[in-house]
Amino acid sequence: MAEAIQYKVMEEALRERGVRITRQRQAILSVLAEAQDHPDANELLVRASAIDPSVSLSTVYRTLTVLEENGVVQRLNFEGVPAKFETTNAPHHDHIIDIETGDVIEFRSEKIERLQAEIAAELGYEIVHHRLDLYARRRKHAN
Amino acid sequence: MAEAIQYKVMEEALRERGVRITRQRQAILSVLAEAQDHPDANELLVRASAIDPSVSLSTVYRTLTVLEENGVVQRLNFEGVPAKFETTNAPHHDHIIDIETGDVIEFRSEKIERLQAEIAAELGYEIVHHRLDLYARRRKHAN
DNA sequence: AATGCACATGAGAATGATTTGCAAAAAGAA
DNA sequence: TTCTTTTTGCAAATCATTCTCATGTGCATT
Repeated sequence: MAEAIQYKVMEEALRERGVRITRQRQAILSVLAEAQDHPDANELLVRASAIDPSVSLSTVYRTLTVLEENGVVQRLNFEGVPAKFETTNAPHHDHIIDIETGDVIEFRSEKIERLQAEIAAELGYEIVHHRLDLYARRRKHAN
Repeated sequence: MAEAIQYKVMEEALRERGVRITRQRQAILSVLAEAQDHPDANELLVRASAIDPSVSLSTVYRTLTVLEENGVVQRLNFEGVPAKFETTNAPHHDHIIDIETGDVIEFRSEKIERLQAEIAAELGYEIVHHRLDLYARRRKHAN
């Protein structure tokens, strides 16, 4: 199972960076490692609580901040909803948000990546990071 | 002055859609018409208050919602800061955010627009709106 | 295995942006 | 002007997120 491996990789990476691995962080980290979706802080609390009931919402938030600072997770700020989180093992990708269901779909386009860099360069900038969110609705008439 | 024209166009568009033009809305609308930057709700309150001191923050927010619903302004949700607003007279464009100064630069790329639509279509979606923000830093070595 | 201390935690209060309830004020149709 | 429907100001309410602080705990070092 890839999740267990991912968990170990993440924990090890954190340890190397001097981040203490607490009971609560283990719970949250393992939830993130197993998540196939994009949970928000509350959802993470629910799932982590099942593993370690002592986890509090404050700690979920604090841990997410630490994980983000250490490059282990990425915070996704979509419009009008609480931030969602995903692990950063997967290579970079952008998101399509289904405006009807709230579902989040990942995609990646080299062409778009390249174009972005070109445009920024033309204007004298170099991209540090970017964010491309497509708010879309499922097409009725299948292609 | 383009602003006065823009103001009239917006007010007329709103009237046609049955939106009441109140004193407060006039103040807010004219501030938006003149703005060369991307003010947030608080800044709009300050500027609108100079025209009509009776404007309250609640009304600024309520008005912005109305204007957005009627396609007259666009809400820009950047990361970690209050929403900024701009009039939608300008054709659609995306933003480069200078992560050092906070400056916002507008740009538009047909190619990117097209690619986005293609990607969404391939996944069975049609884009309702999108958001592309490039967080970048000015290049030291000029091109 | 015990110790020490810097760091992490839980509970709840604090924050900041935005929204909302309500009674009073005003827009626009008649 | 008058009536009806919206809009407004104010303050209180929300909601996600952060912070305070007293207590608990990793983990490097004995």
